[in-house]
Formats: sequence, structure tokens, C-alpha cells
Amino acid sequence: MDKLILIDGNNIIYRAFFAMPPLTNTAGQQTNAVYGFTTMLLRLIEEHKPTHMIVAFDAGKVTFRHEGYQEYKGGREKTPPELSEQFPMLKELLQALGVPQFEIASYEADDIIGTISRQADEAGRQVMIVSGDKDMLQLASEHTTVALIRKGVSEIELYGPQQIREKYDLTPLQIIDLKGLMGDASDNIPGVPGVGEKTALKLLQQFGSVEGVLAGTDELKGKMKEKLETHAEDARMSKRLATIYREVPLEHSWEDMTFSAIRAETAGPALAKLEFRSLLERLSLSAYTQSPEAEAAQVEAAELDIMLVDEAGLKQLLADLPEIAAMHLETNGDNPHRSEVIGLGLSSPERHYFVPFALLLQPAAEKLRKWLGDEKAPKSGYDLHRADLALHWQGIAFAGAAHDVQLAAYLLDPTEANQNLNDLTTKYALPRLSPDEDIFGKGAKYRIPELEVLGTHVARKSATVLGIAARQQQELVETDMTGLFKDLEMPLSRILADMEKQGIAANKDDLQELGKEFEAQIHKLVTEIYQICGVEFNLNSPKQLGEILFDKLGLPVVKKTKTGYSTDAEVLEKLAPYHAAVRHILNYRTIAKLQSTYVEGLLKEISPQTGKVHTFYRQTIAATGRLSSQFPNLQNIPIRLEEGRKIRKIFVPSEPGWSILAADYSQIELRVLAHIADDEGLKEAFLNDMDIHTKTAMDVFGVTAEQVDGNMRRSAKAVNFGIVYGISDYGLSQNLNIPRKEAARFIEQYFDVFQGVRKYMDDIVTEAKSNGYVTTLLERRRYLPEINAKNFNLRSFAERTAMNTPIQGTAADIIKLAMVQMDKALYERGLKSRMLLQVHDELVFEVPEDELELMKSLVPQVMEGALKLSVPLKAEVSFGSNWYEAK
DNA sequence: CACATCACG
DNA sequence: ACGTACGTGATGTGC
Repeated sequence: MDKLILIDGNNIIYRAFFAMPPLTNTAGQQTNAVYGFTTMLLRLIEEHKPTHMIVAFDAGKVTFRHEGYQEYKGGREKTPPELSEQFPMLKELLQALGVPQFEIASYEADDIIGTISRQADEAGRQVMIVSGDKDMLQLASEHTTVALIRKGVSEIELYGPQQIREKYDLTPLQIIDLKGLMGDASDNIPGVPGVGEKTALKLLQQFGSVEGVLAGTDELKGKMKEKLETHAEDARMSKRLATIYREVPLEHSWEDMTFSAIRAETAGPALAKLEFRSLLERLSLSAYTQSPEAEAAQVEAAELDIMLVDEAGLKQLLADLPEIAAMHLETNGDNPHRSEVIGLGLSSPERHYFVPFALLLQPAAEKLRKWLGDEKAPKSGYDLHRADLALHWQGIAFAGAAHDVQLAAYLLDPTEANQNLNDLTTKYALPRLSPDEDIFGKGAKYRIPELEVLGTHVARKSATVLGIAARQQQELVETDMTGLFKDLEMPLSRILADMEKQGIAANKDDLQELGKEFEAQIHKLVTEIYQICGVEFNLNSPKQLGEILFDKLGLPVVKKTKTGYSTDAEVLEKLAPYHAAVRHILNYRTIAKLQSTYVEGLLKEISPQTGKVHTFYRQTIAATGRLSSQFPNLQNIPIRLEEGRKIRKIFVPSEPGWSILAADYSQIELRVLAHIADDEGLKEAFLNDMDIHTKTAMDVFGVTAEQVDGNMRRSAKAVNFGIVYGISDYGLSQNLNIPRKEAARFIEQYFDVFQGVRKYMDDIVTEAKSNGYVTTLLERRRYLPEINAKNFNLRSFAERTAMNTPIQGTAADIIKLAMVQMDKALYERGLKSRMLLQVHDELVFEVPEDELELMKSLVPQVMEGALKLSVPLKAEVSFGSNWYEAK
């Protein structure tokens, strides 16, 4: 006789986590919940001998239950990281044990279980449902038993309809009514206040159901009657929330749930890896008990066909080259302009190769190098942009990037990005890789291991890339991001690599000269500060500075940090009138920052080989879709203050007679907002090319253009910023240094005028709450798991992010489009001008004399035409003999 | 390695 | 009542 066991995975792992002592393995990972789960699972298998079994998991944090009631499951403590880490371990182990797992987007485990048990019921099969959640009792029936897990996970109580009647005098379905009346604090289901289990049972004996109770309130009296009447809707909603949905669209067959027996060859290594020795013994699998070193070897020894290529083996590799679809270039260090290349892993579906870098440089490997640089030879890889740069500096050209799994993973979830390859193996249930730290060591202990270990490791990486790429392509289709990936981000990654290789020329002598000027100013300021304060101390230490200002000099404490006094610029600005030293300290901070970060920092980054600065753009960091820039960051070169702005003078064209040309989008984020929000007033302002802050001031303050004074425009500008950031009265009040009430009034006035914007802000938050994510115009996606949080701070943050991300992200989409189109335009026209830098809303080029006139019109034309919106985009262009002059 | 600070959009 | 503006990276201090 068939017997199906349905396990509520989330519920059991939670119970196990809180019930078990904090076991850890030798790697320091906590494994207690997995252990508790597994002991219970083995006991079920031994005692009940199922022929079919599944573990159901919740998928996605937002379920259909949130649609009518956003507070559902609100107020829950966030899952502790020690527990969330154990989910992937459990899933991996279940797979090794041969236990099928089901999860279905936006349904909870109980709905999956409810649906399968209904189907099994209808087919007359024996079912046992395993959970710690009493709600499951509603599923009990003639053929279906509910096994309630008690006392942690150590006891099992079996309930059929008979047992439920004995214990509660209710039918299984009345369990739903019970919860509808009582509520459930852990799911944040309200129920009726003042009605607990006792009262609820009494009411149900009398009336049978929630509906019965509510219809019969006339027969009750006093407080009870009143409560039931005022909270009738709560009771009905609570009942709905407590009802397990039994119509989940399941595409699984009875065969998909088959559980035969635990297979030693997969279960053994999996349990050994978790170091569950007692369970290995219990299953007579002790042979698999291994030392961590042996385990590492085990991972290496998986059945891949890996060839460690030497000169003699090259022939075979070259013959196989047309089949090679994935690669992984192993390099060291974070900065790809300075990395050494260690070797190359290559994978075809059949076979995997490792080519040591020394061999790649040999004359015999010329065909392989050709292949690397062949844009018609498509390659998948992880962070191919980095590989391109590392190879470039070794004199090897790279082209033909077809699918970058790092980039795809970023689009699929930009906040979970920098998912290294090993994190992705977990997501896609592929064999795990040894961590790089285990292979190479960390920090000072870094060394390249022997060929066998190295080659196997790197080849396994390319094999992993191959396994992931196909799955991601499917996911990109499902999330409507294929176009974004193939037509924008992949082409952009090549363009970025070109810009980085090109670099921007920097005048070292001028920078050193500027450093001397700063040095003199710093010396003077330090001397004066020490004299005024009457003591010498480390001015760079906020701690020491705080002690001087607040303890010794007795200045008022304006703000504290979590470690002590705050001494940031905002605080010092307030203190300046009280003490002569403070203004000097502010000046010192400004100059010291310029000196350490921009003079000394940039000097270190000027390449001795090229005399240029080669930044590295990261395409997979910012959650909104923006780029970021590293080694050095060329997106935060000073501009706001004149002293700092001078730094820009050292960025010059790399060829004599050329110019630096810079073009920036004017108000791109507010234009994007005008389009997305479809706000009439905002659109009209941009269609007429008005000064947007003045226009905002006119409308908010109800005055004419002539009546707008500096202060009004400043306030309006701050409001506009606030709008883009996801406004709050508190934030605006801080920024403008005004009372919160006044800030709230500004915002209210703004929304009265710009009603489209108000509607957008409301709608986008609602959309985020129901979808769990927001998107940009090009379908770039950002998940906001905290949008339904009960915690005010978390939720508010997510709400502001929901408002800001489509705006900032669409602006990022637009300039990326412009970059791709600009690259194409330069190529097609055969221009010598080069795109060098991107600074979020600005593109910087170097341009030969004879192309200057053309570029002055071409660049803004391409930028303005990058994407058609309902308002015009505007780009302003300027040029000069260096970046400072291009203003 | 976390924190405070400050540079940019 | 709650208590923060959105997105980054580099530097220096101090545990």
C-alpha cells in the first residue's frame, strides 16, 4: 500500500533550530537545525516506511495572502542568519538523501501540502502530514493523518478526525473557525480581541462556525457581543487567512514524489560533509566518515573528465575548441589592471581542460590565443570583463563574451550580487566548489597550489559556468530581462573594458605640485589648531578630537555616534561660533581629505607604463543599476568646492592638441520622474525647458517667477531632491534645517501641485508590496523583501527605496544606453575620439582637434536620443584642455 | 575588520 | 510612537 508523507519544511527547520543546541561543524557553520530536521526525518522513514515523500518550502516572502492583508506574518523576528545559512545545507542534504522538495513561487509550504493532500485524498491514498503547526489539523481526513511535532522535534502526536474530535470536539474544518476567532500572534492574524481558545471553543460548540457566531450575536450579551460585532470583519479576514489554500497550480505527478530508499553513495558524503557522525552510524554509513582534508579531496574527485593540458596535450584541446562554450580565467588580486594570470579553465559539455598561463604564452598556444580574441567564438564565463583586462595587460586580446554568469546573476537579483561561483552552485544545485581560500590560502598565506589541485579547481569553475548559464537564460526570459542582458549589459561590459584599458592621462608633476600646496596649508592649520587648543593630538582621530572639543574645551555635544561624540562637518559647523579652533579644524578636514585621498591616492594609481589612471568599473554592485568605480574611484573627484575642483586640472588628453569633452544630462532623474509619474505640471516644465527648481518654487509657494528668491529656490531644490529619494518630512527637515511640521507642509503643498507624482509614489509602493519588487523602464528589477515588514524602520526604508529605485535605475539605464549607442557611433563614423569616463549622468571623452566640432553636437544628440520619453532629455556639453576646464 | 568621515551623482 | 533622506568608494583610527 502506497504511503505519502508531506513535510512542512520551513516549520520543521524553525522548530529544530530553536530546539537544538548550537551544533557547529569544523568549518564553524552552525548545523543544528539541519541535524534536528534530519533526525526527525530518519525517524519518520524508519517508523512509517513511506513510498512517497516530499518536503515543501515557502517560496518568496510575499504570498497571495499579503494581497488582502499586508500585515500577514508581520511582526515576526527576522530569520537569524545562523538559521538562514542552514536552508541551503538542508536542501542540498535532502537532495542527497533522495527526498523530493517542492517550492512554488508566492505560495507557502502549507498551501502546497494542502493541495497535494486534497489530490491524494480524492485518489484515496494514505497521507501523513508532518508539521508543528496546529493549523494543519484542518487537513485531517479519513485517509489523512496529521503528525504534530512537539517538544522541539522529539515527539510526534498523530491526529485523525477522531483524535481532533476527542481533543477539541471539533471537525477538522472547524479548526479554521477556531483560528478565525482566536487569531494567531505568530502570523499576525488578529482574530477577535479577548477571545482565546476557551471562548472560541465555547462559541463554536454553540454556533458551529465564524459565520454562525457572527450571525448569532443577538443571542449573546455584554462585552462579548460588542467585541464580536465590532470585530466581525477581523474575524472573517482571520478565517480567510487561516484557510489553507488547496488549489495551488502544481505540475508535479505522483511519480515526482517517489521516495525509494536512502542511497549510500550520495547520502554518505553529504552527511559526512556536515559531520553528522552519529547519523552516519545509524545508517551504517560510517565508511563515509572523513577528515576535512579527505573531504576536500572527495570534492575534487567528482567524475568530471578534466585534462591538465601540457604542450603535448594542446593538440587535443585545439581539436576540441569548437565545442568549448565556457571558460574561467583564474587571476589573483582585486585590481584586474594589476592581476597576474594563473591559468585558464575551459569547458565543453563533454570535457574540461586546464591550461597553465605559462603554456598559454607559448608559441604552440597561438590558436588558443586566437580563439580567446575571436568575437565569433562565443564564451560564457564568470566576470569576463575582469578576464578581458587581465589578459589585455599580458598582451592577449579577448573578445566574444556571450554570457557572463556574474552579470546575469546581478540582473536576476542585484542586491544578492557578487554571488561568487560557489554561492551560485547552491542556487542551482550544482556540485559545490572548494572555496578559493582552501585552495590558495588567504592574505599573506596566498600561494598557488600544485598543478593537479589548481587545474582541477579551475576546470571545475568553467564546468560550473557551463551548468549555470543555460539556467540563467531561462530565468532571464521569465523575468523579461533578456533584452536588458543581451542588448545592454553584455555589450556595455566590453565597452567598459575598452574605456578602462584606454585610461585617462594624468599629469603627475602638477599633482605633486598641488600636493605641496596642500602640505603647506595643512602644516599651517595644524600648528594653529594645536596652539589654540593648547595641546597636540591626532587631528585625524575623531575620538581624540571629540575629547578635546567636548571634555577639555567644554563645547556643547550636538550629536553622538554609537561609539562616542560625533565630530562630523554638520556638528563642527554648529560649533564654529563657539570656538576659534573649529573653523580651522573644518578647513583642515577639507585639505587633509584632498591630500590623502586625491593627491596621494591618485599618485599611487598613475600607471608607470602608460602615465594614465585606469579605473575599474563594477557593473554588478549598485542595487539600482548604476556603475561603481574602483582603484581609483573616478566617480567622486571633487567639484563642489574650488580647492578640490583643482584636482580636475590634472586629468588631461593623452595626445597633444586634443581636448577633454564632457557632457552631462540635465536633471535626468526629475525628467525620468516626469515621464514615469506622467505628471502634467512636471512634464510641462520640462517641455518648456524651465528651470525646474524655480518652477517648483513658483508652484509650491504660489508666486511668479520674479517673486522666487534665493531661499525659496533652495527650499524647492531640496524638496525635489527629497522627492527623488523617496520623501519624508523628517529627511527634508534635516536637510533644510527647519521644523518637521514645516517640512511636512512643503511636501503637502508639493503633492497638491504635482498630483501625478503623488499618485506615482502611492502606486509604486502598492506595486512593490504586491509584487515584492520594483522595475525600471528597461525592466531592471530590484526585490524589496522588507516592504511588508512590521518594523517601521525596515518598512519605511523599503518604501523609499521603492520610490527611488525606478527613478535612479531608469536614469542608469538611459546613460548605459547612451554609452552603447555612442560606442557604435564612434565606430561607425571611424572617429578617433574616445569615451573615457562615466560619472552617473556625465560622459567624458578625449577628442582630437578636427573632431571637436562634430563631437560637440554628436555627443549630446546621442545622449538625448538614447531613450524616447514623454519629456525631452537634455545633455549639456563643454570642453577644455583638461577636465577642470570642461565645465 | 568595524567605524567615522567625506568625496561624488 | 516609530526615527531616515537614494546610490557609491577611499581613507585613517583603533579594537
